[in-house]
Amino acid sequence: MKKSTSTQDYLKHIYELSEGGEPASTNDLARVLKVKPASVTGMVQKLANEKPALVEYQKHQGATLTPVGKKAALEVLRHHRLLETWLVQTLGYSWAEVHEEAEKLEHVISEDFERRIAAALGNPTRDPHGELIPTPDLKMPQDDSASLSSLRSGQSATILRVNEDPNLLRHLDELGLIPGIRLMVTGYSPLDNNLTIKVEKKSFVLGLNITTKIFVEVEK
Amino acid sequence: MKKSTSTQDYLKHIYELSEGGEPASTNDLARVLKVKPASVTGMVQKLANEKPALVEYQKHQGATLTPVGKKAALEVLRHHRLLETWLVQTLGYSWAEVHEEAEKLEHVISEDFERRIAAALGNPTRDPHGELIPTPDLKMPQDDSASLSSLRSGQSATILRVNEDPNLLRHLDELGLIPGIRLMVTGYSPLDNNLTIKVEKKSFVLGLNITTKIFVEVEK
DNA sequence: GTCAAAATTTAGGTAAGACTAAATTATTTT
DNA sequence: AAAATAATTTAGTCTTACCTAAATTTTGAC
Repeated sequence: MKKSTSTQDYLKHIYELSEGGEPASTNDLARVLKVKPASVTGMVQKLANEKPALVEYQKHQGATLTPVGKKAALEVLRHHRLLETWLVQTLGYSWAEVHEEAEKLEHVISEDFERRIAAALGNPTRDPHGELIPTPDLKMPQDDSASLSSLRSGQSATILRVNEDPNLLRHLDELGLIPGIRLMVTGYSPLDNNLTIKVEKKSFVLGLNITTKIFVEVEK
Repeated sequence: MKKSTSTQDYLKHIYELSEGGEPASTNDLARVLKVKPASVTGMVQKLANEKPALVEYQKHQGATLTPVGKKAALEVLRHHRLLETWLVQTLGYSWAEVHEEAEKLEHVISEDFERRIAAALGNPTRDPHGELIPTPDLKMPQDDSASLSSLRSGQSATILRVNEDPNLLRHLDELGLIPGIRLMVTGYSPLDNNLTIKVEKKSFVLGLNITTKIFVEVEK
């Protein structure tokens, strides 16, 4: 059954917040959905009472997705990430600009539209930020990336993904540290966990705050 | 101020229904909006009481747009027609398939998005059906097309636009009678107003039901 | 000009999904 | 373990835009 925009947003954010294993708390949901906590309680209760249930919910314990809810969440996520990829590639949006537009479009496009852009893009597996795109049958692929912070001197890697924080995004864009770029670690300081990395001809020293938010594929 | 999807739909349809000069009647609006007449009355009253008012409304007399309402309607129409053009040109949608998808997208795209697709398409003035696209400053261009039914033997013309009736659309698509195609009138029957037209190597005899719904630019 | 049919409006309801304020439960500090 | 604080839920409203049923107005036929 077709879900409302609001329902889709709740499911998407419950998915993202509970990826770490912990249920999504009422307060966290309220924050990301820009809604008051009392509203979240009401909505989450409603979603738990649908048949089939979309979320698993126990008072004061937060919310997790049922298999049905998870499918619906991955559908929205697939829409979102395909749309971002497509807006960047066909309309010249920058890497940082696409989020808001995709946020609105993700709720209204048809399955046909989804198939068409996926095909037009050559069925990509990651969006411009490097986030994995759920498969057409709505499974989330295994993420085999490692955090840049785990590398040490001498290792080379290719950037797969960066965290979606807008400020960080802009900063990394300026430095040229974007998905697809190859880098080498040339130094490591055990005291502050700073890494020195070399990209093309340039070197940067990056702190843990940044290196934990860049994900790479290490060269064997 | 940003209008709701519902408001945008009302304005768009009031615009279309009142193009002939007559106000849009409650019943006609109910029919095209797929809503009960009582709901139309309520909504139209609401739109007339906004400040600034979007529609002009007198009980039992139907609705027309105020200048403010007309701008809003043309904005939606511009979105719709740009989207149709774009879906056809970039995603391989057929001429007949795009309407429904554009109907949903038109309400959610940003002004930035509108500018980007207009630019990507080379600022087109007509959509795939040949309908005029409102200008960026939201004026409807003058339509200088003539009805095919007004032509007589010997005249040549290029198809600019065909009526948006889905059945007719499919029929004309099969015959190859689409915007951009050049044709010549080779015969006219005063009794039934049938026209014989020749397109490339083929000839067709078309009745008034069809010829009044094809609009052309006549060669001088 | 009257009367029936068609069109329109009024009145009263419903469903989503948000909000505020107040009450309750959990957690942390001492 | 009691008190203070934080998180969550309940209860009651509000808005938007739809609905049905009943009442009214307009129109068209005679």
